[in-house]
Amino acid sequence: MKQIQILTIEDDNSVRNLISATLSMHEYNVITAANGASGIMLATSHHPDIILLDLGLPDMDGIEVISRIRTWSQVPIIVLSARSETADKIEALDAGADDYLTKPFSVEELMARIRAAQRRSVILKKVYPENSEFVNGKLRIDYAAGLAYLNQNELKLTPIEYKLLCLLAVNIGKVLTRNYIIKEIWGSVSENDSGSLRVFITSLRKKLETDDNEPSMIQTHVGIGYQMIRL
Amino acid sequence: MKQIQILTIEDDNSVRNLISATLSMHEYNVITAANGASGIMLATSHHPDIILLDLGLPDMDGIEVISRIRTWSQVPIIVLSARSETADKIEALDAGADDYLTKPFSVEELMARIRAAQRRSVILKKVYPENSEFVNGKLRIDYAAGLAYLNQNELKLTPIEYKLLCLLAVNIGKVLTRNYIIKEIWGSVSENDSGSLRVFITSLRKKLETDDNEPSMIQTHVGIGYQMIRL
DNA sequence: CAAGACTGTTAAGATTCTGTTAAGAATAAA
DNA sequence: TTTATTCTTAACAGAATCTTAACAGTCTTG
Repeated sequence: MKQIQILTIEDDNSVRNLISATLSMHEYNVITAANGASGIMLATSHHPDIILLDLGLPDMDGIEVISRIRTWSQVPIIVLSARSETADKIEALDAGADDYLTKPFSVEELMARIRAAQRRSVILKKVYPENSEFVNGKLRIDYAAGLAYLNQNELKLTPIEYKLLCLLAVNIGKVLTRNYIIKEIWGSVSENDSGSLRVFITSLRKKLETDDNEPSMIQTHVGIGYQMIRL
Repeated sequence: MKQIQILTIEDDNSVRNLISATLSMHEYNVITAANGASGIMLATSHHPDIILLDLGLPDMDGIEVISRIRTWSQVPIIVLSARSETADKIEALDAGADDYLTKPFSVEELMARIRAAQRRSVILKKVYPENSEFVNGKLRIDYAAGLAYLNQNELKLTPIEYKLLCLLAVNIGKVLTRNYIIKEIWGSVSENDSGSLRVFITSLRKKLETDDNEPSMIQTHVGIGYQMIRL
């Protein structure tokens, strides 16, 4: 499970620290900026999943920050502001903000609103699935579904077989060293565990076999490791 | 430009009329419901673009309305409530609400929040052919009513069984990991709670069993999780 | 060419995982 | 309160998976 990254743009040190601490505690990955310009830069460079924005910044108008970011990104922006006037809220929301919280706010409420924003962005990512499918010759892997197919037929793979297949597929064309594969799949660094790997390579090859005797999709590089070749 | 349709679920006549009038004036297409049950029905039949929901309904808990709708639809839900406690807000947001406004609120702010929600929903609406009914083989789920049928016969499911069935159905074809299922249903992250899940899978399978001995609709992926297969 | 190192294959045993059952705890209803 | 329903936990048998080890075949290099 990938960690959610949140960018906090806030000039008040104490508020920023409070928010950072709370977010970190909830297992979010936090990056911070103390003014608008660096906030926009961080948004550009890091592509955070959510942005928390204080409107009262020293160097530029918060509204300006929103519009700038909205020119290229749909990332959820939650505004935190000391101003409670309706007009301010409307301005921020219409500039492209997703939500508006008036200070002082309850941290728990902020957390709940972050979860709501997060939920929506997850759905959006589902709508635009980023290459969640892999195809090579007669092999197809549907990463989202967690399934692999050979000629439209579902392959019955064990967990390690599936992991191994994905690892080779993601790095198609590259030669992966034995140690790298072992570390990725077993997590361990014990050098002498290549016995199991050999067995799994065998069983994968067997399951990937097609009737016509094509050469195996998985090639051995003696003394080094294995490689999935492009067909 | 197609007109945006907004469903207002609110039992107080005067508030409802005020909102309806304002929305109509802003060229929204408005449909209204005075209680939760008819609200869910309208959501089912009309697929509105946005839902405004009062939590204080006469017939059922507003939270219940949110979760029911969320079993099949991602439509933006903006909660309007007289209760300003943080706990209430969190409950509603975590149940699936997108925004929470405390009464009395400024109509202009509501309008701005509607525009924000609308901006987000435009994308979703295109891609998600949201259906409040699910059919797979002899199984039929009526999400709006919260009922499941096997060969026209109502299945008597416990709350967790129903949730589990919906989760598998919504993700039909995908392999769901044990941890994902546990997090979705129990909310917890305690890794060791797969015992209950095993029991519920058993009882679901038993209830989904048809006389002709078809293979189970729910497949096990050893070491990973479960999958509902398309029939 | 031949020895040594590396890889592929197989099968058995160990380990882990799953399905099922039943009993007790927790919760909701009467 | 009692009663009924639902949920959790534990235990165990059986199934699936993983590891290990032995051996055969292949490649490399002196």
